[in-house]
Amino acid sequence: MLGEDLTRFRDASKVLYNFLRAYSWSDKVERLGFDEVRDWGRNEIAQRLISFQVWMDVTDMVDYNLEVLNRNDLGNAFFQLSPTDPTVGFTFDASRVAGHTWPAVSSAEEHEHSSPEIYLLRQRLYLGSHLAMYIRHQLEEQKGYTCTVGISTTKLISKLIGNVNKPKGQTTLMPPFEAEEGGKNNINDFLDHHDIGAIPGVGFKLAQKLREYVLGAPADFEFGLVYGGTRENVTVGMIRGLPELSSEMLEKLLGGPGSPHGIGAKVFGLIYGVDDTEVGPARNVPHQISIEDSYIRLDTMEQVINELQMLSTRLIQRMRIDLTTTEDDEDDVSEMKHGNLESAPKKWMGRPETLRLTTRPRPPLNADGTRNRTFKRISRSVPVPSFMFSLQENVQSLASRVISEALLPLFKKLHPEKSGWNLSLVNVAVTDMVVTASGSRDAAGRDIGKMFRQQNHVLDEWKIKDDADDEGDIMVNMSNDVEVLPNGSITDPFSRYEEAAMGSESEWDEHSDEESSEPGDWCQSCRNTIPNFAKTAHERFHLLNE
DNA sequence: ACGAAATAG
DNA sequence: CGTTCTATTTCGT
Repeated sequence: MLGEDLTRFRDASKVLYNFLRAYSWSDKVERLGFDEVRDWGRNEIAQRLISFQVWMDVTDMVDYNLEVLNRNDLGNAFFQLSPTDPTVGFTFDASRVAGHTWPAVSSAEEHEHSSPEIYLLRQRLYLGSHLAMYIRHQLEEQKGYTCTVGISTTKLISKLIGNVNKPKGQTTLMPPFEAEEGGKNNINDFLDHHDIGAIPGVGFKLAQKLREYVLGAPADFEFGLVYGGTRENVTVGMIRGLPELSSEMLEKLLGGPGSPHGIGAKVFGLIYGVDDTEVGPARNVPHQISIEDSYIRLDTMEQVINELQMLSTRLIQRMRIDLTTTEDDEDDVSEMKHGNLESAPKKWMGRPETLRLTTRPRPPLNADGTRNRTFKRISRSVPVPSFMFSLQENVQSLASRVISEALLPLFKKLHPEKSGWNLSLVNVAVTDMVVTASGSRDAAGRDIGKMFRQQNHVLDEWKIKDDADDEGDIMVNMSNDVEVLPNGSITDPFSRYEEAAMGSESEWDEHSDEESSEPGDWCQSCRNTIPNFAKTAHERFHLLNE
């Protein structure tokens, strides 16, 4: 019912997203879902939280740095953040992990009985953990936000492992990942105690089917409340323990209408921690924009037109904010903050091709007076009228035009009767986004990463091959909670927490930026000044490229 | 192409 | 607290 202004949240998430993108070499930086907004009562003040989750595939950075790592002096390693400038980066201790591990073991005991493969994997995870630690440190220093991070080799595990130490913690799942003859498998051990519904990709429906199968009884909730959490616990371990478990068996159980094909194999993989999905490429335009509102009662044409006016006004405003950019400067967040909306010329970065109207009719009363709970939505769509892209005409009149020319005809298709319906929800959306030339350009204004990303074509040649490496990726999943107070200020909700015991993270005081200004020699090859701490890495850098 | 459904946060 | 709003992907037709 409330048309809350979420612009500030979107701005904050955009700033954070671009900050992270600036570090990536591959631009594989994927936002998970969208910003979560929830109301939060605390200290008699209504506060709002946005949660913002991102995956980053840092495989290329880790592998490059593994190549240039000086194995004779792991304790004083230098992590290169730029593939072209060996002086950009930070020092770290490559003989140990940064932050927490799972399981939590002492590094001495952990290093015993290691195969070369496990040693190498551990080393790569170490690098990933130090990169995560560095980026988190920079994020807090430069933007004032803290975050929680999970480091692993797949999206699945990096997401789940990040939950282990929060807030303000980071966790790395350590090998061994593959049981060799009675050996342990930390991925399985970690997943086993999770509720099946906690596995990303196993939503409400799939989880219920699996619970019903394991319990041998109809899907059972502890109490009448059909809201998440209060159901019987069926764990991943219980499912993996089923003797008859197989892809085929799961396909039979879970397949059918509404389920993707191959769901059995997919869930079978997830149960064993197998997930080969890629971190998607960073985007600067969304695939879709939609605005919706829910209603206790909406049953007259007059009300509908009123609501459509509000929804389409907001939709057009969102299109202008999220799908346009100024000619020269892409940093439109700060543009908008300074109210330069009208002054600077804007260009469309993306053009949606489809306009869609969705409603959720309230089901009629049953004979006994009860009402079925249904959340079924129905929708109709048309091509987006071209006038919606006008940047001169005012939003209100554009909205009126969209209603009379497109939305009302769609509404009539959905609800041919003049009355008799009662809607609990109305949604207006634009989809089928086509990214235009300006939208595909690299974003992120004057961030350091801009320089790195311009070198992507060079990076391809340099990319270290992971020969026959099936578990090659290093993924980082980062989640961040930002709180916006009623006065509009944006703070970190956990910053008021007393120094939450994060022992390993306090080490950051040791190697701060002063070191990077310490005097060094000239490199004979490129005549640049190279700080002493970066010399070894720098030599490897030249070696690798000649 | 279109509409529905599942998932996520 | 109670469960809204936004977004993506995939499937059947």
